[in-house]
Amino acid sequence: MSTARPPVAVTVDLVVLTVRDDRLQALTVRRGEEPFAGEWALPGGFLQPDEDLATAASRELLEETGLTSDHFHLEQLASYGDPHRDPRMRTVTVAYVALAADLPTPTAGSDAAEARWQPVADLAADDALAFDHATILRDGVERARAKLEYTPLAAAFCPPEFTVTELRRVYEVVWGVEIDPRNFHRKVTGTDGFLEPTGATTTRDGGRPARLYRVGAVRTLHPPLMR
Amino acid sequence: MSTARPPVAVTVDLVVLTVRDDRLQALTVRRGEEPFAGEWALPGGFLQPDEDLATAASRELLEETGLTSDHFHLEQLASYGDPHRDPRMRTVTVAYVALAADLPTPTAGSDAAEARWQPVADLAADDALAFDHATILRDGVERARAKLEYTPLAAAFCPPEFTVTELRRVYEVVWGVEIDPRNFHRKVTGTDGFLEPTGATTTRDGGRPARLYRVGAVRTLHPPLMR
DNA sequence: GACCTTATCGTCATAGTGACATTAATCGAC
DNA sequence: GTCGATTAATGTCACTATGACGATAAGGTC
Repeated sequence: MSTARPPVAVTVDLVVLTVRDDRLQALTVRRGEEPFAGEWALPGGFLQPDEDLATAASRELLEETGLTSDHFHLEQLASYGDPHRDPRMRTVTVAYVALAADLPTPTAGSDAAEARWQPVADLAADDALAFDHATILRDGVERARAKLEYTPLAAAFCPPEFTVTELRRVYEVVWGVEIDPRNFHRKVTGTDGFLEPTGATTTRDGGRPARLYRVGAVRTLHPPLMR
Repeated sequence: MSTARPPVAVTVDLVVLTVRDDRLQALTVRRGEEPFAGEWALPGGFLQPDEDLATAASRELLEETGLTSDHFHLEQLASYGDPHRDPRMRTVTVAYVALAADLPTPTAGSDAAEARWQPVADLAADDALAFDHATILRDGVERARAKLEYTPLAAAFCPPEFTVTELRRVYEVVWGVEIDPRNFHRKVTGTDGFLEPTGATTTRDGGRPARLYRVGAVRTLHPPLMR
């Protein structure tokens, strides 16, 4: 084990995803300072002295969206530490993914910087975001896509009570595929613990009233839904 | 975004796993220094100034095992940054998981510290390892278990050429379950791209000669094997 | 009330899986 | 060389899950 201890700045960056206007969108902020001043970047900031990584992620989330972390599904994504990822200094960033329903206010957080939702499809180019944030975003999107397969996490993109069709739209948008409504309905209502009926119905999507569900207790889907 | 930049030491720790004696085992090293002097810990060390995270992981792996990283499947696991995880100072550690066939020399690396393979079942207690390493090990083992389901990664625990039975033993040991040999055989030989027959056979496991396979090109199994 | 829209349920063929039988090919003992 | 033990490989069958699609239900709108 090496004993040297070179100075490294640790940051926490966020891939905040939501489904808006039938597209998967990510929260971006415009940078005010060099480097990359004026360019779009993922929200994030430095890890504070007495803060756990998850705490820092929650704090940044609050600062950028004005919403506490219980409005989100928040999980660690990965860390990125290329020695030259930040021209100013040696940094290592721990990225988190946050999934949210569309409810959160369009974009305005308590933080001063300009913030905006942008479709992830528009941010695919390597230079679409500052630093290595395009890579981080790609990894975050891939994580979200993968997790929809074997967890009930699609519900994190929905309001607390939602219809089967609304849930299906999440899958279609995040995966970019069309799904047969009848087979999907059979699958999700038949998977034990995925959905709990509330007893209520809604006509907000038009047509015949649809049953409302809350997400159930299971953490993994057996068998998984597949892309 | 906060602009403060408190001093943090970044380390890289390794969960090195192998299947030995029909048990899943992890590489552990005995600590020479405080804190936790004399206790077992995961191998690891400080991130060096001009080193990427993956490079640091490879370097540590080489230092601890004497083997270059192409002997392993190496992937990032997660980062851990509880403010008090190291009593000496503020540290954030980026953990990697390395999977290896049993071939690597039992334990002796080029590094001076005493090193040993230990069954992961014996390291389950929170205080079985220094720092938060028991937690990291648990997460690493869980990662390995999960990846066997939907990737051909079980082959990383096997020599370059292996039999279906040897592969099955990996699944049985890592998952801690018994698997029907005939159904397993059907599944893995029928999954396109999982196994490539070498044309050769072996009798090293006794009985009728078994065909030898190399791992194929696919990176994910569709449909997955399930626990 | 006709009709549009969406929700929910049903049908059928096919693929995948668990449980288990059978046959095949080697080794070692005698 | 034959026999038996051992493990490999293939096969059978029932059941479950899934894809593709039809049919019916229950609200809205005009």
